Amino acid sequence: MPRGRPPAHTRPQVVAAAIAVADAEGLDALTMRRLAAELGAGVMSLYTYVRDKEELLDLMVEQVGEFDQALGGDDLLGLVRWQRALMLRHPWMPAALPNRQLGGPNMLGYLERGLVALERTGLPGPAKMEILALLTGFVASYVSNELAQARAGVTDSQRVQEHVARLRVAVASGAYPQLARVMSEGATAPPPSFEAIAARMIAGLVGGRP
Amino acid sequence: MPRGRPPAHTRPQVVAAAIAVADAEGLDALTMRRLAAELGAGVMSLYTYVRDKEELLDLMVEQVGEFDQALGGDDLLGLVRWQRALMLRHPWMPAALPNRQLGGPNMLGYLERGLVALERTGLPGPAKMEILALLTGFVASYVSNELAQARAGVTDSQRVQEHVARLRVAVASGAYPQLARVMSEGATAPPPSFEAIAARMIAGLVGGRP
DNA sequence: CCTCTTTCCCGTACGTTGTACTGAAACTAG
DNA sequence: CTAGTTTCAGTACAACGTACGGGAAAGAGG
Repeated sequence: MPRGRPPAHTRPQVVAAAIAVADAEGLDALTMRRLAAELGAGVMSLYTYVRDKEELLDLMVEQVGEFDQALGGDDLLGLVRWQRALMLRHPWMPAALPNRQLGGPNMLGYLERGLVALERTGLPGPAKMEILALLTGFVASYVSNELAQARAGVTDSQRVQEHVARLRVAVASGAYPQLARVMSEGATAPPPSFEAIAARMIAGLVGGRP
Repeated sequence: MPRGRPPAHTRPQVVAAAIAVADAEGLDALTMRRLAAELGAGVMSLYTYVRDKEELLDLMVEQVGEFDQALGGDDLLGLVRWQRALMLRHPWMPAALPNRQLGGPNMLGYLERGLVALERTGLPGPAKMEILALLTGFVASYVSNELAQARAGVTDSQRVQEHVARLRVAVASGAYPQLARVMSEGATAPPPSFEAIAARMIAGLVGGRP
C-alpha cells in the first residue's frame, strides 16, 4: 500500500494537459506556470511528476504518439502518413522533435514497425535507422511548410510583411530570373501532394534494393 | 556626410561575432550579454545594429551562407554538398534554420541556383520550391544526426546514460526483435555515406522526370 | 487514540533571459 | 558657439525555469 500523501494528479494527466495547451496555443505558450494554472496546481507541484521541462517534452512526444489502431498498415508509406496526421493534429511536434530522447513504448513501437517494413531491403542496421530518421525529418519539414503556408494567408505580422516586401524588391532587381518566374507563376499550379512526394522519397531512399 | 555619433561597430562585425560565439560554444551560449561582452560593448548598444535577437539569427544564417566559390557546381548534388559543409562548419545551423526568414542575397542566390538545377525537370514552380525546401531539411536532419553521433562518444551526460539504460531494458524485454537485432549488430557495418543517401534522395525527389 | 514516517503540495526566491526606457556622449551643420 | 542628430549604455522590468524548505495529508506502529 502506498504511504504518504496521495498525489492530486497523475503523470499522464499532467502530460495530457501540457499537450492540450501546446495544441491550442503553441509551444511558446506552454510554460510551467501556465500548465500549473491549467491543472489548478502550484507551479512547483509539477516537479513531482516531471524532472524538468525537457522531460515533460519527451513525455509529450511519447504520449502523443500512441498508435491505437494500425493506420495505413505496416509499409513505410503508411507509417509516414501516420506521422503526418500526428503532426497536423499537434502542430508543435515538428519544432519539438529535434534532439529528443525517444525511449517510450510508443516510439519504440514505431521504430520497430519501420524496421519491419525495411527488413526486405536487406540493408544493414545502421542504414535502416538512418532512413527512418530521415523519413521523420522529411515529414517534419513537409508539415512545417504546410503549416507555415496555412498561416501565411491569415497573418498580419509586420515581420512577414516586411519580408515579402524585401523579396519583391530583390526579385524586381532582375538578379533572380528563375525565382521571378516562379513567383509570377504564383498559385496557378498547386503544390504536389504529400502522397506523391512521400512515395518518390521512399522510393529514392530504399531504391535499388529489391 | 553622416551626422551624429559614429557607430563603434558595423552590422557585419556584430553578426560575425555572433557567429563566432555560436560556432565555438553553441546557440545556447549566444546571449545578447555574451555577444556584447565579446564586442566590448554595452548590451543595449547591440540593438542599434539589430532589431532583436530573431533578426540577428536571420542575419547569421544569411551571412554564413555566402558562397564565395562555386563548390561542386550547379547541380543539386553539388548544392547539397555545399549545405552539408556549411552545417558541419557551423553546427548551430540545423537548429537555427527552421522558420527563419531568408531574404538576403546569399540565400536568394542559393535558391536561384537550385531553381536553375531543377529547370530541366519541367516541374511546376511550387513543386521546385518544395523540393528545395525538403532538400535543405534533409541535409539538416542528416547533419544533426551526424553531429549527435559524434557527440555521443564523448558525452557523459546523465540524461544520455539513463536513456541508453532504458533502451537496453526495453530491448531486453523481447518486445522489439528487429530493434534488438540492429542494436546487437552494432557498429559492425558503417552507416551509409552522405553522398550515397543524397544521391538516392535527389533521384527520388526529381525521379520520373527527364 | 497519538506519533512517526513518508510523500506530496506549493509559496518564496534566485539567477538568467530579452528588451523598453532614458539620458549622456559624440559627431556635423550652421 | 549652438542646435540637431545619431549612437552608447546603465538601469530596470517582466517572464522564464527551478532550487529550497516548511507545511499538510496520508498510512503504519504503538
